[in-house]
Amino acid sequence: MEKRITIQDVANKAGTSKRTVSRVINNSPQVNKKTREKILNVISKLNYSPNIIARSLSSKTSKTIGLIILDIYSPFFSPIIRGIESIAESYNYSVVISESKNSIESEKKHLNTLLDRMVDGIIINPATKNLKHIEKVANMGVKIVILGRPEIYNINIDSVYTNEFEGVVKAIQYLVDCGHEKIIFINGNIENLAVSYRLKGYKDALKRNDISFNKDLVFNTDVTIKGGYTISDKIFNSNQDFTAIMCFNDMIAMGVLKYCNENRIRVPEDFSLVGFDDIFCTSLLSPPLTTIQQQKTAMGEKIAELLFNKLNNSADPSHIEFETNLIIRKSVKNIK
Amino acid sequence: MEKRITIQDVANKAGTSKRTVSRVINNSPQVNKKTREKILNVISKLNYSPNIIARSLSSKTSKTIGLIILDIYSPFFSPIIRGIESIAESYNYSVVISESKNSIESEKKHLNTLLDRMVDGIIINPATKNLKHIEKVANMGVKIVILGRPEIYNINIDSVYTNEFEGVVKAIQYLVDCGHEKIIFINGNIENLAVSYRLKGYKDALKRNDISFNKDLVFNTDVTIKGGYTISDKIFNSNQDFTAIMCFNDMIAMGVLKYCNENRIRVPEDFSLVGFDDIFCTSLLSPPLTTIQQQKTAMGEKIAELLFNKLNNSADPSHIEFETNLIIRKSVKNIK
DNA sequence: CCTTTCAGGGAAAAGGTTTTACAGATATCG
DNA sequence: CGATATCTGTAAAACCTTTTCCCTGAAAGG
Repeated sequence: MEKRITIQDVANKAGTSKRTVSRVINNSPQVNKKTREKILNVISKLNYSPNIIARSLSSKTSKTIGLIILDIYSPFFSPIIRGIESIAESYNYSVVISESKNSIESEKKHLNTLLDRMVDGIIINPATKNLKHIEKVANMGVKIVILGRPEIYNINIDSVYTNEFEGVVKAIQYLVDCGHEKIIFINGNIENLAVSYRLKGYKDALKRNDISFNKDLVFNTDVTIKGGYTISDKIFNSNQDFTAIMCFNDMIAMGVLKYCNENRIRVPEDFSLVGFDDIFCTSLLSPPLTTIQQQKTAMGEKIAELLFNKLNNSADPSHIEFETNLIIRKSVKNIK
Repeated sequence: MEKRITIQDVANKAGTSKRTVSRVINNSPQVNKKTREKILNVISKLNYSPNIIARSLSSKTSKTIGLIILDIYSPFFSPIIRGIESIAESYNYSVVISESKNSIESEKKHLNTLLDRMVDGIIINPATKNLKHIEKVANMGVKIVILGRPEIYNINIDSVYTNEFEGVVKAIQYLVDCGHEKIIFINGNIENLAVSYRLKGYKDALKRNDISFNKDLVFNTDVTIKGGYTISDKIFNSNQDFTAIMCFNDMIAMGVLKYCNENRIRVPEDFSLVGFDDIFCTSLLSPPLTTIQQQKTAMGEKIAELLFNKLNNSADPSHIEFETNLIIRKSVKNIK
């Protein structure tokens, strides 16, 4: 078991003092070129790198950010995570990822763990509309950025989110343009704002087209393939009359597709289907899924950049909205 | 900005000494019930929790494990990550995830970062066969577990891996049983052992069936959808005669499918296709993909458990092999 | 009354770095 | 040459917890 190399070892070997080594490590300007080079040389020769833990304790900055997301399994988050990791890496930060699984209790627990770890900042995709516990943490001086739309624009909390309302409007408008009027909306049964905004988009789009809202056409289920599958069973065994289904997300749509494949229901011949998110495999489904694209990687990068800006003490909180794109594939039939 | 609550604050408020509070926090036996309760009470009242950073520095254990994977974007890793996170959470450990993107340099860099963070253990999915740098770290006393098959069974390094050889054998045997003899194998162009074991499985299965190996039927590409797509272009524009394609993984197979969809090549009518991994959406592709299933979540859980066993000083290194399952769907045609 | 055991405290070191406050040294400039 | 600027070193505190060693009291047991 080898002994750790410390700043003292470097100082000894370089024939200087700890103090000067520290100056070099932290890029202090007042150290002359030769000394700096000598020390840098020794550092690379000894393969020294500062103990981040000790440094964190001393400087009160851990070079770590925390990420709390709803579901690590969902392919929706993968590009976002990647975007965040890539920016973090460029700042020499590490990312601790935790999963709240839509549970507020779990979210609170992870939040506390991250605080104990003295993370410098937190990116959180809240499990609920109520952000009191998050605000509280923000007020303790921890930098927080929210992935998703905060209900009230709190002065302390930046956010990055998709204009989900318009996203659903685009989808419904497209369906209407294709002649659909009896459109089922399968919503997610989670607690956050995405759910209400997407439902609102659905209602609003109908209204714009003078189609009356029928609450029997709205269903709720888990935002998973399984959720989509089970709710399909319910839908297709009810006597609902409909020509199209709009889903809260692609996972649900995939569950619907799965059910249809197994039960010889044809898409889009028997009904049209639209998803939301444009996760990575939607273009390869049977049929390729028409969906609303979110700018996932860009959002991940942006939210991380926002956080690092904040860490560098900059500016006012921003609330950055990303637009969606309607991706037309093969799951919608024109029935006009 | 509030001041952090320290162990001293708790001691003051409880009217005891730091020493005793520390004993309570760390579950030392020699503290009587009443005192313990009083202290616990104060702790919850002040909402105190020990500073993990300070604790790490002092105790040299950070309650953190590091995870280095090839590709955070790949749905193959999502269930593995989830398995690892769930076990880690049950041990009150955090996980730092980093992505090597198949680059050894990046892998080394992340390894060093994790060491600086004093992680207690590391789970790594190596980017290369050569594990010298990993062995070195293991010899420094950091517990390491490898996701994947280490070439040489090093006494210090535990591993969890899939029997990839037999997996490919199963796939090829199935193809042969369906009458296929001219089988293309699209391998991954990465450096780790999976590549050689899968190729070996391909060769061996052919041999068992008295089919001679033709190196022109082996292609290499990135293990991504894009990789599968571009290699397809090459394959279908060559004059190769074949009736089936076996892919290194599902991502490549999905790329092949994408190419076929766009170019009106029908699967399995025009040729049969088999993937590897059974990532989450394969059952919903067009056509549903016949593939070799890996036990991803179970592997994630097992590898984390192995690591925690090691952290608790137990036992000899283990090398745990997981078997695969052939999942028959619709992408293979019987041409007998 | 003596010994043992138990509960808890006091003081300090250890972990490795940053930072503060000075002081000393060397080089530069006028 | 004296003044100034630039560089480097010393010493120590601070970050917060764990842990070691030893001590004090009190209670219990004989």
